[in-house]
Amino acid sequence: MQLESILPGASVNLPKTFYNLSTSSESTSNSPGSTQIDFQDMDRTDSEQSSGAKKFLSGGNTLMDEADTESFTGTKATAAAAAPDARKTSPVIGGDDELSSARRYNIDELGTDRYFISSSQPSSDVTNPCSLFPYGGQTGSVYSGSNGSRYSSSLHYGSVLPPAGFSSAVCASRSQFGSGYQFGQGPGCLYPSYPGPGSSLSSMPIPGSGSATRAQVYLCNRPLWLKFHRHQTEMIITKQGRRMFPFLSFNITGLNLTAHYNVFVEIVLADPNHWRFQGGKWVTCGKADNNMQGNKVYVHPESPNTGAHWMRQEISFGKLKLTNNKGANNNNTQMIVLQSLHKYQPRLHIVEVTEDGVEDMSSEAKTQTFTFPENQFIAVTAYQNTDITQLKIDHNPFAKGFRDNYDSMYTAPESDRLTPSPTDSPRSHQIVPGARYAMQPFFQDQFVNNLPQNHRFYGSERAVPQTNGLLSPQSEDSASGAASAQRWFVGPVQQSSASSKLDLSYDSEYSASSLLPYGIKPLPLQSPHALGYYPDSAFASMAAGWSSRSSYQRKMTTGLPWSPRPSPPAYTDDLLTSKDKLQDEGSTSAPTAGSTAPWMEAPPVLKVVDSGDASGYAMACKRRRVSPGGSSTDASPTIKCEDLSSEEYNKESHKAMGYYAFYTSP
DNA sequence: CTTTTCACAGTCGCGCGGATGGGA
DNA sequence: TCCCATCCGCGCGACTGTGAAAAG
Repeated sequence: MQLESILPGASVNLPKTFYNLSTSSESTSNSPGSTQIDFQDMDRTDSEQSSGAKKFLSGGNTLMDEADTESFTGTKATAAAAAPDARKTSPVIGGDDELSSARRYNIDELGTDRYFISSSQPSSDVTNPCSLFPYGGQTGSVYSGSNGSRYSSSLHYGSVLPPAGFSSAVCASRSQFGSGYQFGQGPGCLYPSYPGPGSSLSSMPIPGSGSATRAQVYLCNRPLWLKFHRHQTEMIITKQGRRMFPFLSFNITGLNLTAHYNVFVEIVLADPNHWRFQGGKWVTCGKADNNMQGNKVYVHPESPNTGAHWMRQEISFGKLKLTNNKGANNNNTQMIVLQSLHKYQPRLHIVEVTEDGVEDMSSEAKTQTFTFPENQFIAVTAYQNTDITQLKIDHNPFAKGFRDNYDSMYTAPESDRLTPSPTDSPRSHQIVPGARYAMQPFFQDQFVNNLPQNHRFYGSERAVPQTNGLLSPQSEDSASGAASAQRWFVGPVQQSSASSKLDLSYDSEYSASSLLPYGIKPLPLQSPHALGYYPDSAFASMAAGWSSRSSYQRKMTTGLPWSPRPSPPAYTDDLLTSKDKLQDEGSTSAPTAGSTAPWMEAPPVLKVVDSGDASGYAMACKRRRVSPGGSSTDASPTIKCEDLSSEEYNKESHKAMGYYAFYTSP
């Protein structure tokens, strides 16, 4: 199939023949020009990981420079010291014999510090809100069934690249999954993503040099992905197509500025199992259907485009839709066809092409594949785990209508809030009372609950003035010095791009607005930045709201109470990831949730539900999970935590409800 | 009993068109 | 008075999870 066929506007349906490549061929033959990079070895211990990471960082295929390496180790130490119990306290879904499940949570426990972003890197890198892609992990495994849905077989390169060569890692060793199932990568398949002298911007290819380079991919909104991943992410699939949430969003570096690339996402089976939600957890149930037909690829609408373009801003796949309708893709919308109750792994492909969109065969290493294990999800037609449902409701702006406690959540004093929603976790200060009207779009979805925590909206606390709007200078550089302020305002990629068109990146703009008191009109947001869940509208409307909706200003001045908080330190990325992890794990003091009841953390003592009452639990677990504010307790009469006092319930409900399933072992 | 489908209500952004105000 | 820009309200469509019904 010609590559043009997957370009925007063209059908991405693939001939059936491309799906029938044999597993063996697919998993063993490798294109010399292809690169597949996955995160693996996630089961390794911290020390092993650190070692592996260091090993990965050093040697012939150095991924980071020495400074980066040092920072990496330092980051790890920080993270490990801050959250020493992360592993043992993390929930586990499924039995130990469930490879994928166990691995999944190892990812959660270890992933944060592994996604190292060097604080010593140029500020541009430091500010990157995304997860630094390269690290020595293991769970990037992708089930390579007979169906193939691997890039090589499912995509269009059958006529261009050697069959199966595209998708396979360069390593020869393959781990087996079950009988006859092969992962695309094994522990030994770690492929240095960047053989150059470093991964920082300094190592960017010279424009027009034409030399093939190894790209680095940062998973943006990774904290949000991790949140979902802890509970085993579920993605709704419908006949008409359902958007992913969280959606895939990446930052890419290391591309040739002038070369043209196609960027697309492929979603492949993550394991050979059919899954079902039973007893409050996901368990395997038979073999997966490998013969599922349908499109598995979503080409970014801006493909093809130059490396400079891809590196200029985040690459968002927010409009990617998932469907179970094999006859989908008849319209203009690209949809990926999945099968319910199967586990999938999204993968990002970057393929260098000629200017007219045809793959450039002039040199090797034109194709690169990136896999983030936390992007794994189980496709469902209806949510099974209420924790996932609640996370979706609390994070997805389109589900705002289901936030029963929406009002109190945003307007009530923290002390009066009845809402220990996920966003009310220690990090929930991103949602600041009073910001509801002023910056509502910013404090939602991935903006709110992800970016702020990590980087971009870390400034959310600053963005919403603590004291009548004017940002305390202390907040800017109290922790990390003057450089920190800039780090928060300018994304690494944008900054690095000489031709950056993001003069007003949303970072900087938002920061600018954060410096303004309420009612002061900020600069209009014009960035086409793809950071937001709905980047096209959120910022524009926000700007419009600020500029024109006086009612918002009036509402803002009603003196909605909130507790002034000290401005957060300017985190470096490594610190942020640690911070994020800590907060997620509830290791930090939480002014709202209480030091003993962080939302995301729950000690095993929370085991309340009788483990033997699996069906009862399942019922409770599947019941609608109303946001625990207001009448939520009434709506959840059978939840075990109902006996808690209101306050206790508010503190405990989420974690309890969320973790009952995970601590049912005797 | 499990899984899928569908209608529904809620939120939001966008576009359209009328109202308003300033300048020529 | 006319033209233009801006503001504002309204309706529509997109999108979400819910919950009941249908299907297997």
